[in-house]
Amino acid sequence: MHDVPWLSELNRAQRDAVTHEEGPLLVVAGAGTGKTRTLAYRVAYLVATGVEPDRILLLTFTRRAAQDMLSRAAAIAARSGSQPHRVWGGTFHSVAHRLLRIHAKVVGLAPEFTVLDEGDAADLMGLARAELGLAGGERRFPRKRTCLNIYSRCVNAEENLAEVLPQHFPWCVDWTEALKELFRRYEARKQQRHVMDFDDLLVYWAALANHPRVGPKLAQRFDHILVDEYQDTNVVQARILQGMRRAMPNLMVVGDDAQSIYSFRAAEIRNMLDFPKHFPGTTVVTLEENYRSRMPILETTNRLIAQACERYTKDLHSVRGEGPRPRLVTCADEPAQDDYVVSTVLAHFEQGVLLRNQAVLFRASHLSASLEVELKRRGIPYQKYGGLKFLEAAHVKDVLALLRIAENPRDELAWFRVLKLMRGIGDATAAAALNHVAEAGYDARTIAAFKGPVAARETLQGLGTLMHDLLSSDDLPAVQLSRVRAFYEPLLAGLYENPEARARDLASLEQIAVSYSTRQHFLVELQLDPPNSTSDLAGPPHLDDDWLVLSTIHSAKGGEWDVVYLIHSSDGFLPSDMACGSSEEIEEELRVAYVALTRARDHLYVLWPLRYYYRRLGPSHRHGYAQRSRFLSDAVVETMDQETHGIAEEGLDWGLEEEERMDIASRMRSRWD
DNA sequence: ACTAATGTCCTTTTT
DNA sequence: GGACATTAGT
Repeated sequence: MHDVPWLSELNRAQRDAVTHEEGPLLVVAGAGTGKTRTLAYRVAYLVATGVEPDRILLLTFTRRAAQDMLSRAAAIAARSGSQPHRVWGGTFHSVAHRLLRIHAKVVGLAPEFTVLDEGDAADLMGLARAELGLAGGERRFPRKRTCLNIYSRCVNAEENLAEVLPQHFPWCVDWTEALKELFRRYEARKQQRHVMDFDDLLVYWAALANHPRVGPKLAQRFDHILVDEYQDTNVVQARILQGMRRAMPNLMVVGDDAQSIYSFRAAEIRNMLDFPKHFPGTTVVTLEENYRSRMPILETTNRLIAQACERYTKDLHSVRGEGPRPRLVTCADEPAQDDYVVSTVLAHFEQGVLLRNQAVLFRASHLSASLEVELKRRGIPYQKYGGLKFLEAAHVKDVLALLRIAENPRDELAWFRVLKLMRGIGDATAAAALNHVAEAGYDARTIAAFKGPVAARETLQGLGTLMHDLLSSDDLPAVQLSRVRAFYEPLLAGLYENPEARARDLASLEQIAVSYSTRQHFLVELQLDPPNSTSDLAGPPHLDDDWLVLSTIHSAKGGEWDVVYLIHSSDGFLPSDMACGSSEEIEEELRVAYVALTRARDHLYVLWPLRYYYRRLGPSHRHGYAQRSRFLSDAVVETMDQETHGIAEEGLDWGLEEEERMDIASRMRSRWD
């Protein structure tokens, strides 16, 4: 072990992981046990012991996680005089992209390929679907999003369509042959048009890494590979690592099987459990001391996760000691829940807890809608993470499509989107226009000469001029974007409801563009690492700004807050009734709940509204009663303080009756499962 | 033949 | 509010 002074800041197990010398290392890190810290120190340690920073590869789940870890590593390493800048860090997808730009030729890619985000990929699927005439018929063909999900599951899990359909999409089994045809066409289309979807990035990297001649060279590029959130990687990612590590055994993966919540995206927990088999000679280090939550919170979360059938990590113990017990709050209805959250947030704020050290978590993005209205009404600033679809807003996609045409004029999706903005141009005319450009050797400028409908002539001219301007200079992306805006913003009023607000979005998009030096970079980064909160749009926030955090549980992974509120903890939302098809799915929902509760440091509030109002149902059924989440079993609730909010005495009895009814319901379910 | 407008059903989590 | 199918309108 090298003598580095700051090693004493770690506990025994963390130090073992950080100073591990050679060979594969699996770190099983429970929630709050200093996983990020361990990775950051590991990077710093490697650099301090003489490893070249650019020969270290750090793979994380989000780009933000990589940046956080690397800046922490930099701060640590600076104390012993080294600088770990130039470490390769990022998501599997962004690193794949970086490598594929370099090695495009080997895997038969056109160097100017563009990347499709999920929406684009679905649109391309829709295009192929329409071409094959799969729309009509007595039974409805699966929608384009479903088709893409099926495709993606096959690719990421490396399973055949014939296995995937019955298991995950049983209602689509009748379409097996048509789907095969569709996927063939989808893939051909991508190749013709020089575009890649997210899955391709991984698949091509895996191919590159396992190529007999190029693979070993690529592997030698890195002395050390470190992977965070290993429980949420899929089999393609595991194959990438195997290819990248054949003769080079230095690989460290960190994960927690109790926090595996991405199997819907084909994440494979076996990756982690079988790691020692895949990489012989693995050293296993387990981190069990929790530095985040106070003891009563851990008592609750330990009992919660104890309900899991499959479990490998042990109970966590807190080094932070006693504190208040978590509170289970039964609210009369959603407004009561909002009211409780807002007043409790303010009460903690009065006692000195900043808003940004408090977070409201929920299972699905739309579940915060009513709370958001209430926060706006009471003038409380907030940032919402997850579920935000800035890049999916129509006007943003329009503008990016214009840039993408300039980047890759074969990108038919971009063309279609732009052309159909114009009056009098629909599918047929757009196809004709695209054909016109194709015949001119894909010179985007020739669109000006296309004889479209009279109503669109002028705009087509303008588009031609715009393309001329974009292609004949090498302006910075921000300048190009301002040209695009000059062309596009006049069209806004005729296209959408609130043109002013949309124009403001585009102005902030231009702000984002300022930090990029090439158009390609800007486009790709935006797709692979989209801004995931509204704050990312307005640039770095002021130091004195403070806001409440709202987040989906999935986006909250890795985060921690002094005070955490989990709202809508009722059956149907947590577990989501969309995910109650199999016992595996329900078990994953339990882990989702576990991730939510383990985010809390000092105070934890679990809330659920007793009564929901439904707008859709007729006048006779304007509301329905919810049941407490099945995960909040008696054993779990024993560890919490219970209270009610906005419920009259007779309402309390209702709550008890509902609990009894829940038991009957689950007994019924067990007959079918 | 093609585009634009209307109607109906569904709505998880994300690189 | 979006996806998709159907119908009305040019």
